[in-house]
Amino acid sequence: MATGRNHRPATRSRGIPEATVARLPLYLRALTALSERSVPTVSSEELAAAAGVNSAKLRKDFSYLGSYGTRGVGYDVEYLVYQISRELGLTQDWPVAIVGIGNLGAALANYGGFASRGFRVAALIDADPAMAGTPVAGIPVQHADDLDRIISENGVSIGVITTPPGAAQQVCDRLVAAGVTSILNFAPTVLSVPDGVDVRKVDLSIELQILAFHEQRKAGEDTAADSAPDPAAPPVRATTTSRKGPDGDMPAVMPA
Amino acid sequence: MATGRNHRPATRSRGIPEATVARLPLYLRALTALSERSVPTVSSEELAAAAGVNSAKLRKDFSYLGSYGTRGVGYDVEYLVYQISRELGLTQDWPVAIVGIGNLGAALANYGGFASRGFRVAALIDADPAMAGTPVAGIPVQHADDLDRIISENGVSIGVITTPPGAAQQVCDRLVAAGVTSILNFAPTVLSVPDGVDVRKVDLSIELQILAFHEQRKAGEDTAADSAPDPAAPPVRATTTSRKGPDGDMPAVMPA
DNA sequence: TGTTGTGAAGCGGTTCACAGCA
DNA sequence: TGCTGTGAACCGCTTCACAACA
Repeated sequence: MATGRNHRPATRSRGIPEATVARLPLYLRALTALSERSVPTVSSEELAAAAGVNSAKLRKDFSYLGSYGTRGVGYDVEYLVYQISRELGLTQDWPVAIVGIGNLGAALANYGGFASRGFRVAALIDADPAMAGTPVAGIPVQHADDLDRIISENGVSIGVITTPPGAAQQVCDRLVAAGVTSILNFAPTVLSVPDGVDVRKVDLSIELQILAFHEQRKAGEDTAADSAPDPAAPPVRATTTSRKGPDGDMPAVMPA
Repeated sequence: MATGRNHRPATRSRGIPEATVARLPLYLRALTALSERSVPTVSSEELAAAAGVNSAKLRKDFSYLGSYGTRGVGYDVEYLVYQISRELGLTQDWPVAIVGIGNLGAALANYGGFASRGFRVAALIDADPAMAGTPVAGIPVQHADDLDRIISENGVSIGVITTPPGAAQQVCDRLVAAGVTSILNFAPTVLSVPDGVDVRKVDLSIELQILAFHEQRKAGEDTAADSAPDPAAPPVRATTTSRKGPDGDMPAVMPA
């Protein structure tokens, strides 16, 4: 999901569990940092600490890739960087198109970490004719009318959607029609796509709401064990029936 | 979350599974849309379709909150909007501070969906003195020196980190010291925090790498069953030992 | 009749604990 | 001796299938 996942069922891809795939980039980042410090080998314990996971999980993850460690010693950093990069498909270049060049789209276009590892911003696309030609992050914005051609000519297979929610599904459909088979969606919209197309979503609002849930619980622990009914007036249900809430419940008709 | 989660162990919070909590915002969004269209009731099937999940999962999720439906009829939209909002803690106001007002920080500050539901950008903080006072999205940027005071005065308990990776841990420490107990981290860094502090991370780079993994697999299916060794020269391992890769393996010493 | 609510089965992932090996 | 690799136990989530009931 970032985050939650609008994604294929969690079957294994060539024997590698989805959860493991999601952690490989984490390991890769930690290993890259070690590599830059010219550290030759690393133990599962050390690497796990750097990646923020526990060592048993890391070893299990690596075991799906093959036996790349040396017992009694650890893992060869450079070798592992290469193996994970290869497994993730980062030894090749991935041209990416960003559709919707508002604040967020522009921020992503300018994001440095983007290009650093296998990805390259090949095109910026927006529906506003006034933006056409204007360079953002050194890349000229092209008009959405040419979306199909732009995708084809650049061999784009990964699209990033940063449009307003109302436009997201339509943009998605056009991207898919043009040949895009992986989509990273920043719009707060549930996208429907044909089989064979992967969608991952990043949603700031959802992340905040999850944090708010836990935050509320923390606050509740300080006071009484059960939270008092909320002061805000709740809507009254259409039918007046007894309701069974776990706790902090309220009567069907709320007194003002 | 988005993606992968640097998070507390997946124990249940007041009986509500973490996976369910992560979906509640999705249901809430779909319900809000129905509410705006003045739809009075909705079945689990319909709502599930709108939220992009299956109906059995939705019913199970709702069962953790209580018995809020009516058999043979469905769920009262307004009532459910309120119950989920309350469960997520959105009936109260959450002041949020954004630290690091670069492209991304500014984009988030301008993001409309932010304020719409319970959250309010209470402060923008940056380490660059030149930015101090400059308004972004109508909110003046304040200097990081005053971070502690700003957090306290505004009662901020949720912090958003959009700094460069090198500054993220330090900013995190200062936020936590000032009383922040929930952090949304956009920096590609593993944050370490004391118990009781929640961290969620959003990482564009990780999401893209996961997509690339699957994209590579799709491409591989078209050609031969096993992927040919990558043309790029792999690093040679320090020790020359037989390696056991699942397939597409390469000899310890790669011929040019 | 139509839809919810939920035991129970199934499944994927995590953790444990130790055998295997440099 | 020390660290990896992994079977097995465990755990939480998903899915199934149907009883409960407005």
